[in-house]
Amino acid sequence: MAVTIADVAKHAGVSRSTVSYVLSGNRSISAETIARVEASIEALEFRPHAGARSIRTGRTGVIAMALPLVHGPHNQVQMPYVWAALTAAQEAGLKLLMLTDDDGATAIRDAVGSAMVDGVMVMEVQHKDPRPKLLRSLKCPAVLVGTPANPHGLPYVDFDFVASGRTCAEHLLERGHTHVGFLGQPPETYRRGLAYAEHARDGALAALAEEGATGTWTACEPSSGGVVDALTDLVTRDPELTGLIVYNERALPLVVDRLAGLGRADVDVVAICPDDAADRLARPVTSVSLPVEELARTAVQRLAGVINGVAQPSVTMLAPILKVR
Amino acid sequence: MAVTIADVAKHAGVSRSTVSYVLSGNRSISAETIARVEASIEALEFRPHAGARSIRTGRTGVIAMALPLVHGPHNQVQMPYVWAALTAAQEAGLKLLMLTDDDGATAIRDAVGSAMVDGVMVMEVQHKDPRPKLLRSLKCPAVLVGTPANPHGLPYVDFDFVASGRTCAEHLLERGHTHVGFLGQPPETYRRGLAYAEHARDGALAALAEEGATGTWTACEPSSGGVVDALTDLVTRDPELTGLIVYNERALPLVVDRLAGLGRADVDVVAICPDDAADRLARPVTSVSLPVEELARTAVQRLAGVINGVAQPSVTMLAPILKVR
DNA sequence: GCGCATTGTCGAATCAGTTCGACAATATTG
DNA sequence: CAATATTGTCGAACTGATTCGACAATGCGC
Repeated sequence: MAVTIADVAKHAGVSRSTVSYVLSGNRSISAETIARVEASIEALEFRPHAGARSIRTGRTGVIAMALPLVHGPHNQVQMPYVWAALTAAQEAGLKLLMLTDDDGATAIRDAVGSAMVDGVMVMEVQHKDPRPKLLRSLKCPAVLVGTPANPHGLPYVDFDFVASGRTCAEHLLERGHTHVGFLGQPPETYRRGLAYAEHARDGALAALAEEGATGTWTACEPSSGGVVDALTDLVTRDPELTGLIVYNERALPLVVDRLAGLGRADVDVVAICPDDAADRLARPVTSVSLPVEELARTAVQRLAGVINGVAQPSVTMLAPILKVR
Repeated sequence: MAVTIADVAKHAGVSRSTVSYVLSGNRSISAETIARVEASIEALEFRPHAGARSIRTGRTGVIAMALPLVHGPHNQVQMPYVWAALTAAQEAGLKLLMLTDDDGATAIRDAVGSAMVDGVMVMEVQHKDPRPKLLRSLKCPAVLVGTPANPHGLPYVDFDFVASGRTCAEHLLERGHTHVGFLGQPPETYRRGLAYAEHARDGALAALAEEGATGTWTACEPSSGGVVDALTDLVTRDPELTGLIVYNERALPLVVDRLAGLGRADVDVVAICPDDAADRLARPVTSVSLPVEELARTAVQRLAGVINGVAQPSVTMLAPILKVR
């Protein structure tokens, strides 16, 4: 059927092992033979059978990206991660297998158990997440994206959300604001206890408190109504409010719009959001952006490192980037 | 290292082949033996090595999802597809390998050539797309999502965008509107000649023209400024405009908001967008939704069919769903 | 109770690679 | 120039599964 290493060997007039050594470079081969074999490989369009190869080498060149099974609009957020991971994996010479955690473990256990993947990148790791433990027990190279309560010895990579909040607050403080609001994620997010949302908020509020400024916060649904409610809430509780930190990508355009509508275009807004979201607004806004691509790239590199047996830093917190607009 | 079929055989006191037959059911085995072998599999947590298996069966149980390499905000759109495909694949007992088309072919050629995947699902197929031809020549089971100029004998699945536009127009016509606007995708999309954008628009305009109604269209950037420009453009060109079709998910909230701001909340809006986008607005809006999940599920099922040698319909156009709000 | 068809199990071949040990054919050294 | 080291290649064993052919051990009819 498909062209095998035996076909190449015959075509080049050498043995199968020689072809293999040309491919892997694990033994010295004369330049002449190398050229002849490579020509045959080219001519026959030979590609080694991944399964056959993996059986001896124990390597597949595939890593898994384990996404938690979350339905609903929350989905939207994750595509940039997927993209970044995909390109990062490609650059590292790895293919990417997507897994969802139906019941929290089966998909991972299957893929790792049947040796389909060399390692697992666990996305959206929550505070109490069963997956780190599972991967530890499977003795499978793994990297966590997010901050778990107990990483079980697995390296993890995350944004420094505390620093993000802190950076926003410090920026506003520097500009002389002493009454600052924090408009956060939807209530649901805080209800689920997602650590990053709390970290960003607490970082901001802590920085404000340290300088004796007033910090007021609220959650916010990313809808017109939700934004109106949130803004009303904030200015009611702190009528002197002149600075606003927004950590809610979808609500951001509505916030900017609504502030203008309320005649409060003077309010100094800093957002925590991707660059393009802050750029695409009616009034561009200073923002702290989270280095999504760097996160994914770092995670992939860490994983590649673990797979190759190179010791990796156990924690990597990526600094936010302040972009003044 | 890992537990193999030989370990299971020894543990159960049978030969390797017997274990294999228990696994595959390809030969009758006594109930007693089956029970004993299954107990051993359970006890040892045996999972057959995917590579070793694929080498004999020629099957991997993995399908590839080939995404085109498009950077920038356009990304956002695709996550729902990924999710739907992921769950659909899981339901079909398949794993999903993600590929990007760096130079249009390498990734696909690699994955297929090295027998990592049983088939390929090609996403966002454009009018002139090199990938159908490539897959045809690789003789690899494949399904296209989107409508190519020449499918090269590969089955394809797509939304019926013409019908979507038409459905919107007909809905507004039924409600007595004779002056209808069409607010479409960003200019960039039309410039790139993406067929779906044109189909939706043309379907709407054709339906309007058939009934002698006035149809005016414009592209639209999904930003506050862009929306204002687009709306101004439309009402300038057709001052009697009372109905509006919006095919621009990201602009939609801004459009609804802005119409209210302009005192034109009376304008009858129909959107082409996912259900939740239309639902989450200040004023819920009647919409035609595209069955994203059904698309992905259908594509996966078609692909599974092709892989198993079952003849598949060559074209599947999924009907839009009108949801009156 | 004997021949015949079933049924259940096993040994061995096979798949497409990698890798170890052996062994010529050269190259280097004393 | 002989002894040793190096280089390049090959044959064979091995990886972890599947599957074919062989072959006992039963069940059945006569």
